[in-house]
Amino acid sequence: MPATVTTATGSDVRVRFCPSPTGTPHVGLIRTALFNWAYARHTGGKLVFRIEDTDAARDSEESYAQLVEALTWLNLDWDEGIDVGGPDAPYRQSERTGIYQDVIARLIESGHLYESFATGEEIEARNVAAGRDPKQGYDNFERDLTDSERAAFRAEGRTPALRLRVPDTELSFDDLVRGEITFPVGSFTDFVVVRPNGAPLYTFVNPLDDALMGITHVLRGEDLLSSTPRQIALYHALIDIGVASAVPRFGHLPYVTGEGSKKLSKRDPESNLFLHRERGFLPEGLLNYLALLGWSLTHDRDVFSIDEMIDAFDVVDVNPNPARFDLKKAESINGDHIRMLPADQFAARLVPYLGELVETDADREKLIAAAPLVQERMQLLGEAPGLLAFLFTADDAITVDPDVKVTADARPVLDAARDALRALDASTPSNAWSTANIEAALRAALIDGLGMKPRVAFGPLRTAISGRRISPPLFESMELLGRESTLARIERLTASL
RNA sequence: GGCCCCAUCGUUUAGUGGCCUAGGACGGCGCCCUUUCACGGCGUUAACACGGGUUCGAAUCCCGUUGGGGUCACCA
Repeated sequence: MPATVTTATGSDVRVRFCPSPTGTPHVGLIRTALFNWAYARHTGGKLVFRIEDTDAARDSEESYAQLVEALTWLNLDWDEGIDVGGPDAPYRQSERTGIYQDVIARLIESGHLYESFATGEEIEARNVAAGRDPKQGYDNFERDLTDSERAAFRAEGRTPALRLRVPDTELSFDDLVRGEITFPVGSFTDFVVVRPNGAPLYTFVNPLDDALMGITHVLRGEDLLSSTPRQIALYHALIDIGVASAVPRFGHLPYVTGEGSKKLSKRDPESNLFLHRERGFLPEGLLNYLALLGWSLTHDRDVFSIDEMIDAFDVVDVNPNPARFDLKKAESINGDHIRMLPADQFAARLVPYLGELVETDADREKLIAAAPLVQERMQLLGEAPGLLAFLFTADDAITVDPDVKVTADARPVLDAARDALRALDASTPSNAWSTANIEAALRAALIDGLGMKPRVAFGPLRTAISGRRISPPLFESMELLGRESTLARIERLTASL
């Protein structure tokens, strides 16, 4: 048996990402996609993207589209599968039923599959009657039903499900992240692979398609660990009938947990990939953080590029313990990636987050000038409107935030500032409207002239031009805004006191 | 409950028998820089779950305990 395990290690590696389209993409699922992708890219192997839509009741086209959109947004590309095609098409299981029926027939003929008529209630009743734990599961009692017994069930109007005959032995495998794992005899029993209506189940099509598509490494969530012996048993049956040639290697990735230590639920907003995108995560920032959940590049650095990850990534280095999704850390990593962006790139990424604020070419030009002012003070692109809106707002539409307190005491400051700035009328080269000149004029008038502390002197001015307590650097902002706007805003605030 | 997995600072991770009086990062706290907020810099806080072994030597290997998690579907 052990001799049939794959030996692929280099460019012959074939991994797959095979989600089922049942809801919006989850960060744990994406982490799984990332690790599979990184492993394929590291080894020079292939990544197959397949969709497991065998549950008509839960699958949706919308989820399918979201899955594709998610991978596309994150730049996780695949070599075979959805949209790109490949030698094992089709890649949606809902389109592969003919293939399955053929294998099912051969498995029945070879005796690996048998008909099972029992209902869940009956199985539980048998366990109770035999003094076993009701939850023990199926006891394989229909393995050797005679033709007449089967006929009798049919006569009752029953149609059978199909079960796989699993070996009565212990079964072990060498998990890529956890090492040797052994399941004792009796810890897994004959399981249903085909519903009475003929529709195959995940437990069947997942390993079957892996076999058909030549998958060598199965990297998936820890929740599937306990179903691995059954899958290996199926593999043995497939090898027996010539459909598969080797059992893949398995690597069970740790859970991504939320608060407490429970698996991050789909209900938890933090699990929603698109919510992170809306808040302004960069693909590279989110991917970097997700990589850190169970893996690390090196001992002294957390921020790295995707290429660095590809160079270094190996599943055997993945840490087996569950990892908590820590939004604070994720945002910090994202902030680092924002700062690493070239200025023009950064400005371009900002545009979708500014919505109606930036529409004209003039707006875009102003944004390119303003972007460097905020690049190092953001962790999420979604913070951009709050920081930059004042630059794209009419002078008479600036409103003062409720958390800002400006009183009549500020009048002398505003008056002095207005006079000092008015003097910058470009009449000589030395009093042009520039950041340096604005700062010099204001310092002379307020700090030296009025003897004020910078902190109290510039506060009201910040409020005047932006309406906020926090803003990009003041003098730079004034330069961008221009002389007329700046003066108009100062006068407008003064008048409102 | 059966079976399986897991166990280093609050979080994440480094560590694969001596380099560990346990390193980094995030968070927290303090200071510096400073036109706000940030960025940056400096410092600080804080962990090998417990008990037995093995060994000259254990965070690292083994066993047990405890604790956490998962799984036991005609879902995926």
